[in-house]
Amino acid sequence: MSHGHHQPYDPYYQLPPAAAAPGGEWNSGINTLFVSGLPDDVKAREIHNIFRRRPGFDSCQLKYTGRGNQVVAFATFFNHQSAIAALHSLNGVKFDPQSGSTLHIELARSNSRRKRKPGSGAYVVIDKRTKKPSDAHETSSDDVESDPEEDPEMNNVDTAYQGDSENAKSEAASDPDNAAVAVNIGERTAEGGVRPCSTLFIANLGPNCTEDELKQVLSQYPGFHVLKIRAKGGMPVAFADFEEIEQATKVMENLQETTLPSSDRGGMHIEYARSKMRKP
DNA sequence: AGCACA
Repeated sequence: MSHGHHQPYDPYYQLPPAAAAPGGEWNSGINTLFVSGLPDDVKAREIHNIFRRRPGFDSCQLKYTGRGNQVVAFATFFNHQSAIAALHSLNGVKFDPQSGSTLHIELARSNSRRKRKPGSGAYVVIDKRTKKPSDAHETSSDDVESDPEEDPEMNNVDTAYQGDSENAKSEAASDPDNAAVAVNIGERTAEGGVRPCSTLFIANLGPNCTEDELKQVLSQYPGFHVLKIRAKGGMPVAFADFEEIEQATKVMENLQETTLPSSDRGGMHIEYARSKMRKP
């Protein structure tokens, strides 16, 4: 921390975007996602199946808010960047082709207070609805948390509804634009190696990506040091080294799944490298 | 999914 982010002698250096980063989530240790846009007959198991394959996934919970039949969910990850990656790849995904309902995912306002009980279920149902005799069986699919601390998200639900009532109210039935979204729920956005490292591994670059192009992008971020591109089996991969793990983490968050001009495929897949780049 | 350089 003695050197801050002083500009090195880098011909590609442009400007420090620390306060004006694209997507600017400079804010968080939030590792929980808030999910709305769910059909009212969604099951906790379905939520779990959406998130369970995401790297860094911890647990999720389905919540009947008590506002009409609206149901929301929270998905908790082991770290912020995993949550971000899952958010980017699942937000806007069509959840039910029949009804046209589309997932709306945002960072939760606060982390889920529920601590993962190892061995206990990976998902949970919280029912705040006033019981009706007709649909009393919905919440019994698995483990129901009886912990009185289970419910910090009610804040989140309330604020989400206040701040974005149109979003949270009933987009499943009322938004005609939902029909345009057609993304495969089974896709994945890897962060893979979960252990933090100040070197990043960057894949899914596309065959025409050049070292210069990628360096232009990376050198906008504080702490960027060295980039190396290496072709393996025709597909280039890159290693980008930063001064600090935190700086690498922010770059991963900001550039995850973003698509370079040279790309002929999806966005970049960025993970922590398995080992730090050797000293220059 | 695909992780090298010493």
